[in-house]
Amino acid sequence: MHMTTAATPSTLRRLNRRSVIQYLLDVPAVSRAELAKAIGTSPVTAGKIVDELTAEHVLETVDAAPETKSVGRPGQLFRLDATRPRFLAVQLGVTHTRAGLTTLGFRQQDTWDVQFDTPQSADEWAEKLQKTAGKLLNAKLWGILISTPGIVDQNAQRVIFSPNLHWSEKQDFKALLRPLHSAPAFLIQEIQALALGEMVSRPEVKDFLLVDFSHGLGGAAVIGGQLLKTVMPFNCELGHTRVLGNDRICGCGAVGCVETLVSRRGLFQSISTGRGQYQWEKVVKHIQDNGLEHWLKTALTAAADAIGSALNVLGLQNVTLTGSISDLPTAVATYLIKEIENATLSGRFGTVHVRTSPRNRVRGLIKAGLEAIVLGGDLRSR
Amino acid sequence: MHMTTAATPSTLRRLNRRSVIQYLLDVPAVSRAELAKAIGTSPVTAGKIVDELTAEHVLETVDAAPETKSVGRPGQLFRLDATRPRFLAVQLGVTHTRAGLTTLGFRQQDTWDVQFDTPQSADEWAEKLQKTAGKLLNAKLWGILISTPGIVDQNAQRVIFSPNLHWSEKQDFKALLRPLHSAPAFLIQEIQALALGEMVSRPEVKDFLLVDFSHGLGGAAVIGGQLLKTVMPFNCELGHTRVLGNDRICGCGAVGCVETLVSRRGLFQSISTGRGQYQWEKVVKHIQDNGLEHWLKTALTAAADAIGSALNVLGLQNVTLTGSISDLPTAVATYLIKEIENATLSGRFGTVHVRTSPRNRVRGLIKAGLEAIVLGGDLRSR
DNA sequence: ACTATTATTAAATAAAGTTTATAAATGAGC
DNA sequence: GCTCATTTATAAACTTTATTTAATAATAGT
Repeated sequence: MHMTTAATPSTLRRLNRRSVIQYLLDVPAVSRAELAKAIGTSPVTAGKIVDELTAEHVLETVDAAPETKSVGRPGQLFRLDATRPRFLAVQLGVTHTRAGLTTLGFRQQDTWDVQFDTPQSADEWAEKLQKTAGKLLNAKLWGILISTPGIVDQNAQRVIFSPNLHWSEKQDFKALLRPLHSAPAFLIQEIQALALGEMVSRPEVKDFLLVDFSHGLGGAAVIGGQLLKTVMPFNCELGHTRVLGNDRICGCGAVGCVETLVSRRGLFQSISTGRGQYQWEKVVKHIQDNGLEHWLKTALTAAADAIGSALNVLGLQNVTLTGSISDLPTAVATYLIKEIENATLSGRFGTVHVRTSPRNRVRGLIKAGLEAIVLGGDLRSR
Repeated sequence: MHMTTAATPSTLRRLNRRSVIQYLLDVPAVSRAELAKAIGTSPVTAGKIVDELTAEHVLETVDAAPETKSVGRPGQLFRLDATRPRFLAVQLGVTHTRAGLTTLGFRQQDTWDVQFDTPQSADEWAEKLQKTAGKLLNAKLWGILISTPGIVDQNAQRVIFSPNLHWSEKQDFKALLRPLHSAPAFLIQEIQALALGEMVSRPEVKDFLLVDFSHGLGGAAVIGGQLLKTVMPFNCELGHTRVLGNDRICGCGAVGCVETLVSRRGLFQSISTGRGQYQWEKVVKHIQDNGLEHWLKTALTAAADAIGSALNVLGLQNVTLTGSISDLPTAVATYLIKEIENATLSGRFGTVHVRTSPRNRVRGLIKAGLEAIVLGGDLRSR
């Protein structure tokens, strides 16, 4: 009956603890009794798990009274701890890196404490991160969560391939960041983090494809409330679908990838008749001024085909678009959405819903971090 | 300590029982001790589960001695019961229907006891099935497993859409077959059954896309040893990818689907300059005589593109081709395989493996049946 | 016949769940 | 303000299932 420091709970308990945490990722706060119904255990068990997780500071009590005006004893509400910083969330971006402390219960839009230009080598990067974010770290942190672009092998915790950030390939980030903090570092593929973020910010939608426009064109699928995890180090590779008649050379080494048309630099290349340094603002300005020119329509249609074929294969009807497409005039997204609807056959048996949405990278990282660190390991008999 | 008739085991026990059954779907026979290592429980627990399942006649002992020549007491081997017929496996095909009794431990190639032409209505079908297979049924059966083409909603146990077998749409097969037998009927989408069959006959391959050529072009993906189950009533829709320049009308209502080129009837249409009744044998003969004509190459390339894009999206590198492609000269499959390898980008990070394989429909149905009936329900806390 | 090895069974123990009963907190009705 | 119904929380007893440990059984090789 004494406080065990770190006794691994049995499989069944782990399963139930996971249910609790996942439920609380979706819902702001919950009472023991409500939780019991939600996860399908007896109130006693639910109560015990809540007590355990509260003792571990994974949950915390909510002072505010429950909002529902009903008879009976009101339940004590609990939520994921939103007081103690537990993770350092890091966005390793192609052009810049951001980092910020975050709690388990964070429910806002992305915020970052520090930012710097991403340097050209791993050591410089670690050093800059140390210099800027080092003072944020404290002994209570549970992990450093790194969102990275490219093709990531989540099992091996390695970046396999990253055309825009070659130095990250094969890096051992855990070792690289060990000097910063004793807490373990975790790599999470950027688009997958965004998909997880979309999951927690729209828990009612259990099946969707997230498509992010940025330096590439990435996708990640959520099916039945589960992120689709392929064993090969790809997710839903959308960016490298070949487009007929496109002879641009892609960072991946191939020719004609759709990514070379709709990525930020791809769009810039399309508008820049003269020379001129890459500037995303110029792209935005040009499209604002010139509207949907033919080249842009072609690029969007190609992207829509890639997305539509992914929808067909995965049997999905919901698409969330994030990233740089939101910077462009709404006519661009509107055109793309129409083209996606045309490109899929799902529409025959229902409606394809496409929407744009802000990125929820931090919340996605937290969800991944909770999975990896708090719940940990696979669930076998114990 | 007395024999409970049908007490539902707890979640943990269900989990472990499932591990045992799934292990024995992969492996012909196993001893208690070996099983304990395989499923990760103590030998005691593994032994108890084996005893339980044997008492329920899910497992049976194997008389033959273990083949391994090692010192020490050899273990008693167990396998899935291959003595008592437990399922009536039914293949509801577009042109004909087949049915046969099968045990849980069946490990051979597909065999069927009865066969008849699929009639034009549900009632006639049930009647014919009763007439031909009725005498096979006995009280000990656990279920009737029906493999159906088209788009199947496995949760609702309904065929949503079946262009070649319209009468099956919306049918309540459970009710339709109630007069035949008290055991429950289960619908399993045909391609998914084949994918499950491929899983059990090649347990070492945990990730692949199964593509079946028949009256349509269907796909089903297995990722990490799990059949990909989409919530929308599609699986990997390959057949209805639109092909530029193809103006054939598809059974699905759209124009230009790749299925209209590579389905049996599609191929027939391509060779039949004159009129003439559809006959698959004529297609085979024509291609044997004329080899890879231009129209055929075009059709195969279109199919390869659809398959390749599915591989990209799903991050798969293994493809198994089944069905009518095996009837054609090997040059056809060879050409298709080469085209698939060209169409995917997975090849960049490894090799794409494509192979043809005979269908394992019955074993796939058994695997699905075991999941649905013996293991049953979802695994929540109990 | 003896030994080493592996397999199985039995008993004791621990973990985690459920059911049942009771206590606590609140709104509603009087 | 008091009582009652309703809901939530917790305590106690019991059940299921797994584990550990020890004892026993079976076999191959010496």
